[in-house]
Amino acid sequence: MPAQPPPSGTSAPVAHLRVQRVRPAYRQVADELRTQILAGALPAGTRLPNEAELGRAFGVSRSTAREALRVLSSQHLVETLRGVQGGTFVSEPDPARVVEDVGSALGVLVMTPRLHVSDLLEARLLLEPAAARLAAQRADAETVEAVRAAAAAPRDDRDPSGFVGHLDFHTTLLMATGNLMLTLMGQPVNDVLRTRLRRAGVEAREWDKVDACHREIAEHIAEGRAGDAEEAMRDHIVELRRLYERDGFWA
Amino acid sequence: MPAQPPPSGTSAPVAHLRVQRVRPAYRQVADELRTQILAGALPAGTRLPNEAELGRAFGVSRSTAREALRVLSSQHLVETLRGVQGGTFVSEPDPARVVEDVGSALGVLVMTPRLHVSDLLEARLLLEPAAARLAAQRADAETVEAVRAAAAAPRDDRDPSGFVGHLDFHTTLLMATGNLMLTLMGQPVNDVLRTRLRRAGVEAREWDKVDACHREIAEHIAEGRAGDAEEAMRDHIVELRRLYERDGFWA
DNA sequence: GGGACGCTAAACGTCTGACGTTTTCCCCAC
DNA sequence: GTGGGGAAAACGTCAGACGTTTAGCGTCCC
Repeated sequence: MPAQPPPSGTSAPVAHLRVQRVRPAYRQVADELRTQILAGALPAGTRLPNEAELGRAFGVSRSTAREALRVLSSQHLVETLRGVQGGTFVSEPDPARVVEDVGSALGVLVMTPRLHVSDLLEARLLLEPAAARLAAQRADAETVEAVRAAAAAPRDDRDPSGFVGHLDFHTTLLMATGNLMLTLMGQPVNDVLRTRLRRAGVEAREWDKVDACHREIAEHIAEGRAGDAEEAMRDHIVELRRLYERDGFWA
Repeated sequence: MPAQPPPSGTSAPVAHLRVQRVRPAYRQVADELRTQILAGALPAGTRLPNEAELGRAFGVSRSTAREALRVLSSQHLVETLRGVQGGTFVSEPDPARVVEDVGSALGVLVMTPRLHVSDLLEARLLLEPAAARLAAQRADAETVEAVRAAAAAPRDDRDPSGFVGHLDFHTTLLMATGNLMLTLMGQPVNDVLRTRLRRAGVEAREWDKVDACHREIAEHIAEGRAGDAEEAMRDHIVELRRLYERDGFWA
């Protein structure tokens, strides 16, 4: 929907609709392949025919087949490799990619009046205390260790690369619930919030307080005190919210 | 990552890494445009140069520029219109598209061992009672009416098209919170669950019970009884979960 | 005999140019 | 004034050619 509706204004204020009379061939090919992939007819790892053959199979040119593949690959349904033994392969589902994509989409939406940063904070307030409770109830020794490590990890705005395992505390906690769905819902929110926060300066003293909260929550989880973990997390998020709300962070 | 690692096994059991030495041009173009769009340099509604010019601007051919546009359009960042006055336009952010995409991604993940239907049910159990509480606290007259209508709407497995306003009760309730983020998190989950459920037969008698629950919740919300709404919704979801768990719905 | 080097072939990546198709707009005839 | 038909701008599609990447294999030299 282009934002430049022709200034016709002749008579009817009908909603300015745009219909796609015919779906382009590349879209039809993409849709067909997507359907087959989602239906499980093409399991992950399957190698599709090469582009020329694929085009022939659908009765379109190689360029059109390629455009269809670009669509699928940008949705992470297939991946392409070059070289001999290269080709297009059906992708393994990857939660990390989903989190990325959702985060990106949220980043766009949060710039509109439809979605407010306060909405994200509210959602988080709803999600993370419950996650802390679940983590406390379920975490095994290894998971507890990961949570403790994340809480103890030094906060470093500069790239702390070298530590793949160095994940954000909130991320680690979501994963500690053992329920991937909670990570999928919470992580994109956290990503967006973190991005928005980095843009403003926050005193180091406040970060120390945050870290202290994290360690307290980690201990509650380590000891299996579900109620305490939930409560501490709720307080923590409320505190964080105050931090976000200061200075009129969002319009 | 194709699932067919070459059976080399010569010497080193190093993780089978695949690096992209150079990013293809179409990807670079797409990334550059995406960056500009996300940064707000190209606001929604902006009309991009035509494909030939765009290619010239990036020093690539029209085909390459087209592939970049296919990538962006499949991520709903741009839309393409044909005809004179056609072209490629930066899209308006659309929550419904996000919900669709996330739902699709969830549908894929839920077929893997990483994400279980029970995870979705747990997430829902966490989300929807809270949503019911918020809705009861905030819903205005119009919203209450919408919730009531959704609860009263006749359940019809056959396409009830003709009623655009006929939305699922749970969807309506999520929207009634006034927090779009809750819809974004909850709706894809519900979509996946509904899809999985339709595959099995459930007796009409049970649907009647479900509808009764919906109406009860709607009334709690209409009367602003937040606690009751939350409680009723929790019971309802637990009940639904039992329905899902019957018959070994998932492996 | 073994290992390094380099060639080869399969696929994707990119370019060029042409033509078809859709859709709007405008002008002209009635 | 109104309706219809053509022109024009863009995207959609095709065909063919050549470049680039990469695994595999053969060869040659230690």
